[in-house]
Amino acid sequence: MAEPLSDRARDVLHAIIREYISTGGPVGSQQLARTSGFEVSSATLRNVMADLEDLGYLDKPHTSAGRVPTDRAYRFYVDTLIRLRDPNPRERDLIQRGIPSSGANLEDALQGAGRILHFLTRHAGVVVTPRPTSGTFHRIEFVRLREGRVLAILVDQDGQVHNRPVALDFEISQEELVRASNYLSELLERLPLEQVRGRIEAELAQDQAAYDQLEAKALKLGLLATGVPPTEKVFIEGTGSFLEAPEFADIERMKALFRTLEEKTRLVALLDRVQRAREMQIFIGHESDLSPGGEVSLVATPYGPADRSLGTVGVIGPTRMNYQRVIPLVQFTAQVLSSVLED
Amino acid sequence: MAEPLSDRARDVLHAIIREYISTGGPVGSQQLARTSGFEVSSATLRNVMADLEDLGYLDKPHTSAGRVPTDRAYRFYVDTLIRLRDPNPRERDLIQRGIPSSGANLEDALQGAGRILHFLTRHAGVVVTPRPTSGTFHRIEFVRLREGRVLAILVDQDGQVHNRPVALDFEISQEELVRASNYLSELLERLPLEQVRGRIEAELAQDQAAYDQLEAKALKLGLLATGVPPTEKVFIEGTGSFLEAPEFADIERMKALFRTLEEKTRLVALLDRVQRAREMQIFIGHESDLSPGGEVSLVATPYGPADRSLGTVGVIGPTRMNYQRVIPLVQFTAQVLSSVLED
DNA sequence: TGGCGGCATTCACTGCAAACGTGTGCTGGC
DNA sequence: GCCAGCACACGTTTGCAGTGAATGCCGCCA
Repeated sequence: MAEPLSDRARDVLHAIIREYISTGGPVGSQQLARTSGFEVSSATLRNVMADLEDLGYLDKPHTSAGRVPTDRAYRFYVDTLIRLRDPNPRERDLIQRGIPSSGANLEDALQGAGRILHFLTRHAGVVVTPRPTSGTFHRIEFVRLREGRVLAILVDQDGQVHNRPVALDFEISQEELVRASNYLSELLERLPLEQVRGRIEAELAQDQAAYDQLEAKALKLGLLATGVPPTEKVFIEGTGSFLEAPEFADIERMKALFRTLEEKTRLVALLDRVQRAREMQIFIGHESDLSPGGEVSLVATPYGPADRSLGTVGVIGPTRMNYQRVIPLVQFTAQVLSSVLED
Repeated sequence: MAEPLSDRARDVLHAIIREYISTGGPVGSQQLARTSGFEVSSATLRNVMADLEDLGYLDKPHTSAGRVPTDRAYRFYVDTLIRLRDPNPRERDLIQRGIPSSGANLEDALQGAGRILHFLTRHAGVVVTPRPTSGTFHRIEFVRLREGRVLAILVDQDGQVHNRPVALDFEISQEELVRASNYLSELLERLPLEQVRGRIEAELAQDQAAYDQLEAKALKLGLLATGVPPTEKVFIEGTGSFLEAPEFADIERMKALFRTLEEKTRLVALLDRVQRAREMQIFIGHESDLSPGGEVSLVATPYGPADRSLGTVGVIGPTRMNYQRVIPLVQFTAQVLSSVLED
């Protein structure tokens, strides 16, 4: 299994993968001998290809159909063979313009990143918002909507904003709300969001005796405002691009893929892994488990200022995608996104 | 053209539409004679059908393929023949649960509405957020992020929240920000959002002489915060459902549809018309102009408290959809959504 | 021993023709 | 005005032969 590949075998495998990525059809020995300038005959290539098949790098749809790289081949390709091609100036420019830098809020920037990746790769661009659980508290504001109705707005250290209406069983003026907001914000500053609720409860328990009317109201408000923890959102841009891929001529596969994408849980789990890994991850075919037939790959990398990774950005496309180009595009997009978020 | 249809012709047309909606295939005279209990022979039906074809209500794909209702037939059906079928208790219940009522913010509620419509109809659910231009100002809050960086959060009367980071060329403390927020909020209260910027500019011009340091800062902040007007968002849930429809077996059509949906401009224009009409609108086939072949219809209705229509909610599906069921579902969803937004 | 030409074999794809089924239009009798 | 019957139209399916591309293996050669 773990046979080391000879140089020639490696070259042949590389050539097959390149050929397959560009044509999309199974590649045969003759075809290969013609297009990629090997100095050997097709028969020799056949021998090499047979070896590669034995080793699990190639597969053939049927006896006389040429060969197709397996997930394992892609894995090998991506890990060791690939020569990344840096985005050209035009692409860099488009990415920088595509991610609104000034005057746009976080979600707009994220969505812009997804959209530009879709535009440049012609595959689906995917972005997940920072996981609310991993953030730290920065400030909370309250806006009085009308009698007994207040809008709570929570801002975390990364500038992410969560808002949520709360119903009160006591009356409170906008002026009091401002004070409540100041009080709570001071109390909770820099606390991990996960601990916010606990902190409020503790304070509430403690103050119960020596109780200041306004403080009590503020704490109650805080509890209500943090009742339902917000969840991350996933933006997928350009799902329609799968329609272009010949591997989805089969409608059933396409349906299955759309179902998993719309349902999102599996995708979120995958993107989560990327974020925890803190570096680019590539899930090839079945590794991604996004489509039952393994026709789909995910290239994703975390974004965020310097050392903190906030969320993940990437591309979902056919396993047979141009990794050479896609990987650097995703990489660069994450960079730009990170620097935009930095300020 | 405007020939009045005989009672029988009307009944036959009605039967054909029902049959076509349920089977999806062109309906022939024999088939019709068998399934829908007409007391006449297929030959007679053929005569009637020929008349209906002359009048532009039916079409046939080719000579011997049975007949298919035209957009015009659907129009007639929806306008006069249709018997709406109120959502059953289970559906009502699902809709009410599907739209988060307490503790969810506006966008969550809207998205929930789209999702539940998708779930119940198996077509794409679509929702557009309130048009920001038509709202009125309620309050603005500022949160200091870090030196020279402030997050501006604008809340309108409908509880919609817009946030946006702004870069300052002067320093300001959180405390000053609170005062700025109070000052601006008072100044702009109940102003149509469209006039907010003008009002700030006017104030700035007027105060230039008698200038209070903080007021000037506040006004400047206000200007920066309202620099780029926010736009409405469109949520489309369940685009994958089009894959189920046999009329999209042709991949090219599907691609075209996805392109228009992803691009969104045409859809937004359409939904805008619905909102201006202030009542449910149904765009059938080519009327919707969402797919070049006219295979797609839109059923949409405005939502919002009482007399104000904020945005639009609806369903996009194949022209051959079950209007009888879809129309009341959309109607009821809009009702529930409106009442949720009311409080 | 590795490279390679040759050859039989496999298998998808294409084009074609025939058979089939469904539906139409029309005619003529009741 | 209704309708049974009939000739005709036309898309769809099926079977079949031909084509082309690829494979696997044998045996020769350096």
